[in-house]
Amino acid sequence: MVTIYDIAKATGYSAPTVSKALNGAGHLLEQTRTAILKTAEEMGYEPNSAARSLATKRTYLIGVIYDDPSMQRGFNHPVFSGVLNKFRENVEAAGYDIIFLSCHTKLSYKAHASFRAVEGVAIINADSKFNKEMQTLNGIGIPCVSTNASIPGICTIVSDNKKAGYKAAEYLFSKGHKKIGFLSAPNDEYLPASKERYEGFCQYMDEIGHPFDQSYYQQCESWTVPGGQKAFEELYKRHSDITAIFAVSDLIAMGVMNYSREIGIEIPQDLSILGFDDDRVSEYTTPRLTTFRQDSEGIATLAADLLLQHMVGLPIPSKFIHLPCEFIERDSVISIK
Amino acid sequence: MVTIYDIAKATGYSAPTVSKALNGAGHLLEQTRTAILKTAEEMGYEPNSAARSLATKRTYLIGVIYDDPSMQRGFNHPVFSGVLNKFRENVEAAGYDIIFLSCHTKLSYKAHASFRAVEGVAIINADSKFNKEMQTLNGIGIPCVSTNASIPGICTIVSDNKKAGYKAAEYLFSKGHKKIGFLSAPNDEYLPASKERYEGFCQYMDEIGHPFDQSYYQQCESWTVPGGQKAFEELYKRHSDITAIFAVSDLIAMGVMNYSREIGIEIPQDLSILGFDDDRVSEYTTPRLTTFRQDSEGIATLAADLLLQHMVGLPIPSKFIHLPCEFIERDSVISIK
DNA sequence: CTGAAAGCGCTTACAG
DNA sequence: CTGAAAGCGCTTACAG
Repeated sequence: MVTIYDIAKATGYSAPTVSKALNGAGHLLEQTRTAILKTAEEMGYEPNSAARSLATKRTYLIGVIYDDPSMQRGFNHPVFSGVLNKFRENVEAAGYDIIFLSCHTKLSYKAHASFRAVEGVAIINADSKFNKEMQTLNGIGIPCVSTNASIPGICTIVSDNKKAGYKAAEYLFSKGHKKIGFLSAPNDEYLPASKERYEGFCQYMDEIGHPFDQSYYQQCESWTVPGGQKAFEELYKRHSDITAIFAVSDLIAMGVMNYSREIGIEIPQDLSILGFDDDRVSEYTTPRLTTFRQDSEGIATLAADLLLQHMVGLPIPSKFIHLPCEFIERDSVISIK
Repeated sequence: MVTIYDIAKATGYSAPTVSKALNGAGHLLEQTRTAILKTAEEMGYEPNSAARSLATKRTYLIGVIYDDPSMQRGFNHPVFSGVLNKFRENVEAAGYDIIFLSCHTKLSYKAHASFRAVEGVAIINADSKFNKEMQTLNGIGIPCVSTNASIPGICTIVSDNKKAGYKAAEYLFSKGHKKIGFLSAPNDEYLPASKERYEGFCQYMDEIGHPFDQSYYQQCESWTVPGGQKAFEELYKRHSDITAIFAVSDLIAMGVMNYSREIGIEIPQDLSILGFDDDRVSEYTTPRLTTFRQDSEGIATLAADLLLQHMVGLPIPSKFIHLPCEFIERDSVISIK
């Protein structure tokens, strides 16, 4: 390993001067700078981040919480994998690296964050099992943003789920549907997406004087295809007269499609389905799924920008920021007017 | 921030003694150790990894290359997202954190690896655009493994694609198919999966004296649904008498299903389809897709074990290690005998 | 414009 | 069993 002292010796300058040349800091003679840079290059010098961090108290590290519990599929998540991807791209462009914060028996998120001295943390996909852990993240003086879990005091950038839920109901009604089933995900105090979609949905129905009948609500055990399949089976037992379903995720919607096929319900002729997420294959199901696309890139970019901003001391909101979903009209909902 | 000197002052011991107590090293009186630990706890001491790294020359960091080019979906990859997930789990259990190595204009993989002083690197999902970069990883004296790109001298843990390809042909023939289309992915010298599947496929056909007719081969532009759709369209123009398709990925297979539906080919009645990967939704397509499941957890675990082993100086193979794929028989292939 | 000195927080021999 | 000294590689005031 070659250090700045080696370069100092080789060029005849002192270590601080080499440091300045390398960092483009201070005022050096142009010839001094170029001579040092040239020698550094020749000797294959690479800075040592640990030494630099120790001296500057900067690590250029951002801690990311990504534990994907609901699908138990890790990074293979229809929405948050995209958020993570774009988030990484953004912070790397600003010179940061991400490091995953984990939460084992011997380490808390907080301890991990402080051990690695991350300069900021982003909750990209949280396991609500670790909620207590996450609470501790707030108030430790380290800038934080979230793209899913809602932690008091932390800026959370999410889709405008309520508005999308409202739009879902509006759309289904505009197509003549009145007996609409709502398939929600497991309720979670800290992961409000599903609940917010439900609230928007109900709001529209209230507004048009046709309040949602609770018996048309069914909660899935998980955000998965089998979760949707099973829930729809339950719901269908109660209401075989349903003409449309709003599912809070495309995977759940696919579960509905499967059960429908199994028992001979034709989609969309007998039953319309509206999903959420625009999964990687939703464009290719039969029928092609009408759904809402979450702006995962927009969420990620805003989260990165805000975090970076907060990290240089600028204030950011401590509440929610809602980004619009894009409605993607395809073939799984028909008009029955 | 509280340092070991603060603890030293508080307890009356010296910094080295505090260090030893904290690290459980050397011989200390039990009462000394407990007193120090207690004070550290009370004062909320957290070690500083930069300082420790500088002193010990250990970072407990593993560099991961994950750039997912083929799908342009980042972490949302049917196979490698799972590998990444399990890999992370394994190395974290061993006390390491992962950090993504990137390759911008101003930074090479190698420079990034050495800047962060990673103790090992894992190529989980490589962009062959950066092949030249990756070549430089070998021979820099840092242990390395790969779970997809094949770099000379680096241990690569992958599915036994050739055997699976062989099995695919064998299975299709056993069901009476003779006119079989092969849908490959883009060829890539460093990403041999698709080619290996093809080789195994051809080998079986050679062995039974029915060599594969090249005109039944069609290459997709990408590992995606539209890639498969378009390629099948081409192939079908040449051979409308095909009775079965082997697609090198489930997404490609779904492309075939789509185009089939579009032009009225019924699956599996008119056309059988065999896929690869067991995508998250393949169990739920109509018909349910018969496919090969790659053992992404096994690959990840072995890659982590080997890398960790290599990092403590133990030798590991410098060639390929092949893990078997699991054949998942579902409903998309029928017997036409 | 350049350098001597000190320090970042921790650990490693080496004494005692 | 405990501690004084030195060092890891870099940077930051401060002189000159």
